Amino acid sequence: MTEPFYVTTPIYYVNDKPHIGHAYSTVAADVLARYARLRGRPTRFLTGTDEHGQKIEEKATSLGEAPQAFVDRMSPPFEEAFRELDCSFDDYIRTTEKRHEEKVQELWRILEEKGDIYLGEYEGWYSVADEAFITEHDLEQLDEATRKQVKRVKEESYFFRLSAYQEKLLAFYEANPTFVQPEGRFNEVKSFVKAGLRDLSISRTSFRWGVPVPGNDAHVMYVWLDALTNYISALGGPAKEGEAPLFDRFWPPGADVVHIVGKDILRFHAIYWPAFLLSAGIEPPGQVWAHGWLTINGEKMSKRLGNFIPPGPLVEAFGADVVRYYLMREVGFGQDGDFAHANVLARYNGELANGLGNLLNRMVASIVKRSLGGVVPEPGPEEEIDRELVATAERCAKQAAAHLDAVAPHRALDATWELVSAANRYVDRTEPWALAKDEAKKERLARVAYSVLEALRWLSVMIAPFMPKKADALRTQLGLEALSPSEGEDRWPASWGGLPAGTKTAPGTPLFPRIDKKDEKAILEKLGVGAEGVVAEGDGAGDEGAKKDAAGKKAKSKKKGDAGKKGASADGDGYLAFDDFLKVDLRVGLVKEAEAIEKSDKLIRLQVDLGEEKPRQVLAGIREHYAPEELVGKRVVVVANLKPRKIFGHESQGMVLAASDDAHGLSVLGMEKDIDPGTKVS
RNA sequence: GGGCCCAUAGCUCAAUUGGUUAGAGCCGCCGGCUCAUAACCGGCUCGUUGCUGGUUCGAGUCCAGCUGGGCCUACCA
Repeated sequence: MTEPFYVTTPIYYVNDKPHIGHAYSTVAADVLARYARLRGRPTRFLTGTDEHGQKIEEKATSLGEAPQAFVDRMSPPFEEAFRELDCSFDDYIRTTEKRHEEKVQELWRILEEKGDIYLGEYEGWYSVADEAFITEHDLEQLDEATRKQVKRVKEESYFFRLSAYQEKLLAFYEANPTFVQPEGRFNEVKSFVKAGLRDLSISRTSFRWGVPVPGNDAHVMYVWLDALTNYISALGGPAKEGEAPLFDRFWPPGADVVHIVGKDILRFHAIYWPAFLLSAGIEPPGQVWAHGWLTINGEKMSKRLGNFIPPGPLVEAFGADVVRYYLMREVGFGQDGDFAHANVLARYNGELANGLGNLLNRMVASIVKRSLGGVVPEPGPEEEIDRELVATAERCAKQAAAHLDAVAPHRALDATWELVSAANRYVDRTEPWALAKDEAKKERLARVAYSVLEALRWLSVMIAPFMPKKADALRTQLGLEALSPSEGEDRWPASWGGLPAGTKTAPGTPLFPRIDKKDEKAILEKLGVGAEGVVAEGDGAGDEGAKKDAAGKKAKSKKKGDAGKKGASADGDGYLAFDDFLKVDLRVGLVKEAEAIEKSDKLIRLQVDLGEEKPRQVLAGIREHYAPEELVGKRVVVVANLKPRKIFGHESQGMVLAASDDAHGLSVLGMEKDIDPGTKVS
């Protein structure tokens, strides 16, 4: 495959410091880039930072800094973090760079020439946090922190005629059935487009920190038009013919482009971006890959929890390669996953140290060193078992490549470790230590050792996209040069026997020294992970290590437990255990306020005093039977430990009990006496 | 409310698109080996494939309904 390959990460908004989520996207892109280079493809890998927008302007101002000074300070830590993780980006673009701003303006002019930009007026709510205009309805859904940053605005705005692209986009999707991955996300995109597209406001007058609109300095560009353009501005395009070699080479047609994005920004990449490009007469990218979210030890990353993990300390504790390996191995690409420290350690010891590291060590530092003078032997005749190992290696290498081609890094590692395991098995079966004791079996020993060394050589290439340093360290021990991919040369292992006999091996320290219990504790403490996050042993305690798992399992096992009980009840039981009943926290509630939810026929929003600090907001679908006024002052029974849930955009923190039949309609459960709010019902 | 996706062993996931007895890794238990990083290898336990029906010679896979979960979206398909 020689088609040029261009892979990008999102450009990261410099409002935050780099965390493991940023690392994840960038490492994934890096794995693809390194793999493409190994295959000899011309490869371009871009990452960078997004630096414009109102949020940046306000934050800088609040710190008494100029926006430019602020972003100049905030951007480098991202670049450093990615370098620490050995991400091999060819370019690092910042949207405040001149080369970018010029290209954005150029794109604007093209869209304008095509008649897809017009000046209009926007009136409505604007969310500073989201840098977007929002509807009345959106407003109600926002959390408190965000809502504080919402402003009523009425301003002149330029619009992009997105509405004109609905059919064109759908046709484009039809013609490019793998444009968005995973497939489920593509369906979401399609149904969003089918629902109808409104013209997109693409300029602002309310702040200054952005790329000025050509010909109208009162406006700066909408941050997404600005940001998305980075993918081509970094290639020097769009440009006149012959003027931008990178663009000509790495943008379609003729090049394969993959945008790696988080699922949160999929819409911008899968709808707005191709629409802009279609308007400009530029071919859209080949694929937008939306990956999932990482939780940390089962918990959502959030500012509130303050559990953003910066990659630095992890790299320090485990090394970049191990962090990369874990991120790519643990999480099915495209799915949500969990970064659990205990699992890092489990995979490290189980797969890296015991699996691959030990294979290398037992062969190079022991058998070859002691019995073969530390030199790759001239292999003797091949036997059936040797041929089997070759066949396995060929199959695994092929599969790993296919999985990487399909952007399934976790599966590629799966296939790779199948070879690790086969090689360990081969060593056990052929017993080179026994062969070494018998002079007559020297030739056989040579073949066995050679087979394993060659398998290790293959592995050194197969792990290289994921663990570049370890790949080279492995090769060093085999007496081989570091990998140095070059365009047009496919280095992916395909033919057996490439390791030259006579090569001097260089046994060194174990590739992945085992981390024992004591070290584990020290590492986790240093990383500030609580002891409960430690346990890697699978005696059930390990489950608690990952809290999400614990929660998930709880729900799951409960479900199963219930099913089991139902099974039992089929025998005529049918009773609820008293303990189970106690799980339901029923409380007396006093209705303080009640108001109908406008857009709903059924829902009433209640503020119910449960004897807590603040009344709870509870939604009840009883409007057909009660007017809001008649509920105020009533005592009701509330299920107080129901999981909060959003209904119609309003959070409901409980449930009001009621019963209904055809004859009487619906009746809310009340109290005959004025029991204090908050009293437990039992 | 509408839509999309999902549900397989204690955990993480497979199952060649409807085809033999539903597999692998981790964990656990037992055994073997000893070159190796308390590593490695072998074996074993655990499944009504969420539930109920249907189509079929044959269903984890297709269809309908239900339950549970995730996501998208909003009075609109």
